[in-house]
Amino acid sequence: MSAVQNSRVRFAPSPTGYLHVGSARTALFNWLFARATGGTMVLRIEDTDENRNRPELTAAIFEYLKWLGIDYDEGPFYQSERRQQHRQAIQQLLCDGKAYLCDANDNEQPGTELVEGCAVRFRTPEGSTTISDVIRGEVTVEHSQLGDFVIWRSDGSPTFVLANAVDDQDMAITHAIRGEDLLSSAPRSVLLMQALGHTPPVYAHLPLLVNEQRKKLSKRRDDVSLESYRKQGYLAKAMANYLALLGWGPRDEVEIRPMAEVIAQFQLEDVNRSAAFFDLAKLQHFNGVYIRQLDTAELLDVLTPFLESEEVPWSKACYRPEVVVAMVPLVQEKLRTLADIVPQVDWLFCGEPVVDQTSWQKVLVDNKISAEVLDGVIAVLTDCAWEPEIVKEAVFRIGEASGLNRSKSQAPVRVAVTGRSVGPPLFEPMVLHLSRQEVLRRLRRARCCL
RNA sequence: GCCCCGUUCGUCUAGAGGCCUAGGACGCCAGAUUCUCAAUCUGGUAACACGGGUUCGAAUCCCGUACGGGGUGCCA
Repeated sequence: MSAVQNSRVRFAPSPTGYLHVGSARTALFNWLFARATGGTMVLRIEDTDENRNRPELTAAIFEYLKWLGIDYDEGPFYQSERRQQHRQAIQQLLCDGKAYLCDANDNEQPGTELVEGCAVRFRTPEGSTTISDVIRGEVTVEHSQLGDFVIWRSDGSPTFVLANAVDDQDMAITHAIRGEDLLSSAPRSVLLMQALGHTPPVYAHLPLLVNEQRKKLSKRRDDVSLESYRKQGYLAKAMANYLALLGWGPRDEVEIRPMAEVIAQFQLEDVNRSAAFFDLAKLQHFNGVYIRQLDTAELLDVLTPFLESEEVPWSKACYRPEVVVAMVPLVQEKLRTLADIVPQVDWLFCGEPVVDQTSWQKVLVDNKISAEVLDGVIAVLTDCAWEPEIVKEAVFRIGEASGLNRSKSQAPVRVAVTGRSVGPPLFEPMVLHLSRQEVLRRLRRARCCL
């Protein structure tokens, strides 16, 4: 059990219009810590930058925190609405001589009042500051490295360090859990808080999330938006579970588990120090496991947006939801993302199947025996009973006559009817959801091309 | 350049001086199963960056080197 009581943590994103996976991981770790320690989670939007102060830039952040299941106890607070408090802090620092005015040429100006057009710099004292980080231990920085940093811009707005420090104090934040990219600025925060007569929070700098080049994930290079992953068909639970394992691992080594168990296992001091690669292959595996855990109704529910999307290859008039209901149990175990459902069922709804050229070439065109198989199948299916078992055995018998095993026998039929060499079990859906005429039409069409 | 942080299988991690001939997971490879592909099951591959210390004993502690990353804005 953690000894920490009454912790107060915050997730303080900048409004960017989307939730970045790295930010989401930071939010998650704050939330895990709060929930594990019975603490309070605060949400604060850091919109000090004027042009970030727009509702449409924050909407996605709220939406995707909710999607992941990260709730908060206080907020959202907006940094832009706290200008008064920031101004007061600056005023106090100026009066105490701990900060000074700077003109446009960066020359120090006398005075203890904010002057329009003048920035304010913190008067960094001699010495060094050591921050105590739960994850990294003690980190010491010489003040000579810090310089007299700007805390108030000449346009009358606070800088990030100032606003962040003042807000953390006012909101009584006890633990600042954030990305390692902020480690360098931590001493400035500590200096500011001390100058304002406050005690800094305990810090915990999380290892960065990196791409295959081992660089910090960035919007420009990498797929970082949570929205993008949702659209690709990842489940929130799989994503949250996966994110929890980046920079942390439970002591019992059980990786895939309900969030309640993650909370029970989570210890901030167990977080490791090295950067973590965001591995899509492992996320896909997690997603597949979570998809298989759903019951049919739940799966159908999350699949629906993908089947009713605009990008689907069939026309809406041909779509038959009842067929999907029948198909879902057959394909559930194959899905790694929700979007995978589309190529499993499209052949049942498209007038002409979506043809995978490689499969068509390899299985039908390049394989001389396919024509023979198709001829035989067409002949038999014309008047056999239209029942899955009968059709299946008929196809296998024809293949056998040509010296083919079951695997080889079904291949030409599958490609002719579905357009692909991979897909759901073939015979049951084909017989139950397509008419005899349609199947024969597709078989003849394929035969004609050979 | 300067400052800071980091370094265990390809990847995510376990490891808190003897339990480590280093464990798990993903990936990959092989086999089983199978109407395809998956899924499933079985087995396998594969790592303590390097060099010095400390210690009876080091993946674990200390120092150095190398490499990687982050920060060095009136961005957050």
